[in-house]
Amino acid sequence: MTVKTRFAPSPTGYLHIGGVRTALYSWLHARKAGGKFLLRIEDTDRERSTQASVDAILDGMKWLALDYDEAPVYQTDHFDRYKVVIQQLVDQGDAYPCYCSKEALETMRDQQRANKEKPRYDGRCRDRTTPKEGVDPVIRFRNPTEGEVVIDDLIKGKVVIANKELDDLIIARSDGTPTYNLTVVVDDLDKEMSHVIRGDDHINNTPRQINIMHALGKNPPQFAHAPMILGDDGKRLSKRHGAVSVMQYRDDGFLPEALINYLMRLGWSHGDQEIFSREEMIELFDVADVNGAASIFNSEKLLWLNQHYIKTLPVATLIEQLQWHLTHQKLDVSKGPALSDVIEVQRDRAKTLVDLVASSRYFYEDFESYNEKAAKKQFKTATPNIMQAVHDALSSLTHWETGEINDVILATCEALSLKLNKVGPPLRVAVTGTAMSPSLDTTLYLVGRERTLERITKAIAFNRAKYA
RNA sequence: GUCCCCAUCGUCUAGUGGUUAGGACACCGCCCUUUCACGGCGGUAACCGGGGUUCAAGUCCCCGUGGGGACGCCA
Repeated sequence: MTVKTRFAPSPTGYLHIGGVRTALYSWLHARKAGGKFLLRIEDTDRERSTQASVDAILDGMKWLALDYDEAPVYQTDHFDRYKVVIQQLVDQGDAYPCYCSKEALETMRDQQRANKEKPRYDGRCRDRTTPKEGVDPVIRFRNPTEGEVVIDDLIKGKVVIANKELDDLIIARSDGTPTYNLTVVVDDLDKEMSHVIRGDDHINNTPRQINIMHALGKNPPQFAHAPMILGDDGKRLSKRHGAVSVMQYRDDGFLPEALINYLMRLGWSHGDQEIFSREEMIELFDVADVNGAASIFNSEKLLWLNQHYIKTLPVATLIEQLQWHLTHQKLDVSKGPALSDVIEVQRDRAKTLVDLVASSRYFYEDFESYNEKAAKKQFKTATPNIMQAVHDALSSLTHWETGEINDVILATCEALSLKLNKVGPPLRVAVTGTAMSPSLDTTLYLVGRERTLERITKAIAFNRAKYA
């Protein structure tokens, strides 16, 4: 049997971290087996589905490089097909019309709750033979009342649910449109899915879906229910609670490599290994190794992974990922040092791409003011004279390169009988506006001769004015 | 409330009957160092509780407890 998996989000909001993880697991499972991975948009709730959400899902998948093998499937394109299946179930006697009003159902559930029972449909229209005038009925699936459903879940193991715990779920609304449990079954069957990998918030739906599949004379696929991701407070991460769009991670300066690595490793492991390339992921992943327990999302570790990838990914990849940030943080890198050179010297001190851009700005732009703390600490009464000496020495340089810059700074220290720690720090503030940068020689080299000298001159003026 | 799932350091996890219970993030200390980082070395820190089974239990079973999920004409 060829392996076929799908990711089936509903377009009622952005794509968030939990969705991405099940998408990743499905993708990995298919890729490992050389099978197919499909994207299906579950847009049967026309009230809440939006095109913006569809776009957000597509964008997210693209950014994370989770590619699918066929054009995305939209369930709204399958309404005719669902109608046929619903009719078939009715004709077989496996489904029936129910005329109960929403209000009647609500009071029924309230009563059950009051009796400390599980709220569920009591089957009052099961054996009804006459329609109720003027009421458009919903269609309910006639769930078996006896026996049990066994799910051989790849992650959870054997899960047994008694049919008497299940009620007759609605498969078609009163307006005739199909509901989730019906559409999932039809599409998974029609597309011949071999494995359904989804969040375990769906595990209660699974026995119902299996029963529908059996009523249709089909064998269910293999299921794998991945546990939820929890927030820092141990509560389920949801759109309402702490979960943000994956694109927010892009905006915050995370690399897709880091996010994917983090998500795969959250609830899954391969011994002590923390870092996985895509190839390794595909090679080593086995859905059966996914942990059955929910796990808490830890952004510190994500940050660490992000830093790791900033440090180790090819510069070309970083440049590619940096484009969006350069545009959005409005940093023009066309005039100044080569971006690749800046990345090389800055990558060890950035946790995110946002940091990287922000802390590299002085290579390309002059700054209006000095970092207050840095200026206060490093600019003293003696600064103008020291800076003047440095300026004179640097301006006499014939070759603007790190070795010579370094020599000149050291020589100036000697000439002034000062230690480097009296000269270096103020010079750094003068040239970068901040207290942190790569080594001085490298920094000055990349900032460039002209800009360096200009900035030193400015710092002299600034300090003269300050101490006048 | 009912049903389902789960339970090792603060967090992510390794562990598949006999381990000084390992790794990673975070935290702390030391080293490196022209700042900030990177890096190196070291440290604090865990088997939810109670019963069984067994010569032996973090590992198997049961019961608690705790956490999560589900209980829609949402998906």
